[in-house]
Amino acid sequence: MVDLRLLRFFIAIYEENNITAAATRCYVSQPSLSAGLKQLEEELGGALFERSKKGVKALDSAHYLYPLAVKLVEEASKLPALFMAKASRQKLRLAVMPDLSQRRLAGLLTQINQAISHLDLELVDYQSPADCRLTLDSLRHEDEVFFPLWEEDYVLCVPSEHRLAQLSSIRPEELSQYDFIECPPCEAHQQTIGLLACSNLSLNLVAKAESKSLVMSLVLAGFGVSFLPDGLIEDEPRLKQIKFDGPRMFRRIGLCYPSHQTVAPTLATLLRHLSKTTA
Amino acid sequence: MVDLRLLRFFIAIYEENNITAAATRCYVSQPSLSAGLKQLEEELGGALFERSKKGVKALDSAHYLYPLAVKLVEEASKLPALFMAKASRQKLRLAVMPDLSQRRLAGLLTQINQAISHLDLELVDYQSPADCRLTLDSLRHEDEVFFPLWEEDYVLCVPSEHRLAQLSSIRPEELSQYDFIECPPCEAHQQTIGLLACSNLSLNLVAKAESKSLVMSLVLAGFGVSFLPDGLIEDEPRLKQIKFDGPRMFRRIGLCYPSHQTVAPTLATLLRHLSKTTA
DNA sequence: GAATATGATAGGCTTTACCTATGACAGCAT
DNA sequence: ATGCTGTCATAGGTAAAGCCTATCATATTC
Repeated sequence: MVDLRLLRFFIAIYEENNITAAATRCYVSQPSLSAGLKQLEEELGGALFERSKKGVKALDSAHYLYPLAVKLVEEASKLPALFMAKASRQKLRLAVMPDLSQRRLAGLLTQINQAISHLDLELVDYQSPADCRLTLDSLRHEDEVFFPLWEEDYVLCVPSEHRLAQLSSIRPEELSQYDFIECPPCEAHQQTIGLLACSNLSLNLVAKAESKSLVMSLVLAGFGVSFLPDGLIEDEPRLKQIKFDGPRMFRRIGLCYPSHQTVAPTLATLLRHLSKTTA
Repeated sequence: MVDLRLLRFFIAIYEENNITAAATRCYVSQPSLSAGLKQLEEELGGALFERSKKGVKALDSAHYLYPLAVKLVEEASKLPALFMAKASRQKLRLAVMPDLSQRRLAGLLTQINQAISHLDLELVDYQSPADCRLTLDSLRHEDEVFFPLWEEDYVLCVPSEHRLAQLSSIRPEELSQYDFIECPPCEAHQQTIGLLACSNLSLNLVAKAESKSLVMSLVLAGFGVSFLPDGLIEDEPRLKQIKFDGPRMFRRIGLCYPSHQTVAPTLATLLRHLSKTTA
């Protein structure tokens, strides 16, 4: 394995054409450099310089080696700085709940990027430990603070070839006529069911799915209709949104972070920035 | 300055998550590796692993360092091979005379490239020492062999707006009516002058220039007309070539190389290739 | 609770890297 | 000619670096 020390010696000799001068430059004695050069030549299996009594002259092999050596040595000398730059970056680990509006999430990330330059951002699964969670207000833990960011309205989604796709709006009680897909963890669906129950009506529940994207797949597959947050279906031409002629249903999304301990400085900076820009 | 040895230790530890196992992989004892890691951590000014009794766990800093370390170590390990590949390449230094046909020169270089892959080719000035010279047969030295490659016919060049540009051909004796630019080192011009002298005619010499490209500049500038080898004026729309109704004038171009010493193996290979392809 | 596995530490040995002093030799000035 | 100077190579000695074995402290496993 090549030794960076020998390469640095080589570079000095190559540039000075003089072992004595190169030794001065390397802060070592001339015999040390002579020995180092001999060692390098033995490792590479061939002479690199022609020695004479008035200095040394680079051979072809030295001309070949020089650019390679310079490159390697420079990269090695840059390594600590690169490492420090990385290691000293501010870190933020953000847990993101699934099925958020792509567009709004991108907007938030842009703001984060502006708030803290050279940020070492890590987006992790919703369950993983993190400095901060991007989620619904209803999912805030006891010992957390909720910092609101945006709201997503639920809209009724139907396949574009569905009967309902013709209608401009729909009243709650009309929903009972249609097959409906339920999303158990979702508040809007529970609200709707409650709303209809008041009028002694019930939804015709044909399927359930854990996540919004699975619900969307079911709708697209023609199983029925369902409520979905508006951000999710922006770019889906095979779905149509119908205005819902009832109480507003929406979810509130924001950052949850622990209240019982001092907030990480990176997160504090971010929250300050978000307060300013969202105000 | 970072030490590649320590980086290799680090990489092994990072990949094994276990100092003892990494030591085995590096063919050193466990204490050597422990010491090496401590040394690296001191140089970088921070811990890299969290020690425990069931191995070590990489900290963030180690995750940052790892790709940098791998890159550097890999490049270092590749260096000797890269160097050998360069150093063992066949070398050929070719002195090229100026003002040759660009197209034909490119063709020759293509052939050279095919003849010897991984060739370390150096094109040098016509005067510089070289293994081989690309020049005219008339410029061959006493102790050289000439290997012919191609011939370039001289054509009469006139500016496209010149009176002569209308003619399809011209006889030697008609030349005396026009201003003529001379190129002293050029055989064609001497031949022409001699030819006209036989008929008691003489050229009206208005300018001289040492090189073909300077002659071309003078022609373009409207000083007069002149003979130029056909390869030189391929891509010059402001010049017109006139057929010369006299004896053929051309120059023969080829490789000159010493005859008195054994031919360099690289050159021998090249000449063998050229003999086959030009035959 | 013994066996096993891991990393840290201590002490000793070997090699390496470096230094000073000197030698050999070429170029240059006196 | 004869030193003088500048060059690289060599010899010999020293300090430090690198490595090893043995051992310790502690956690995990059976």
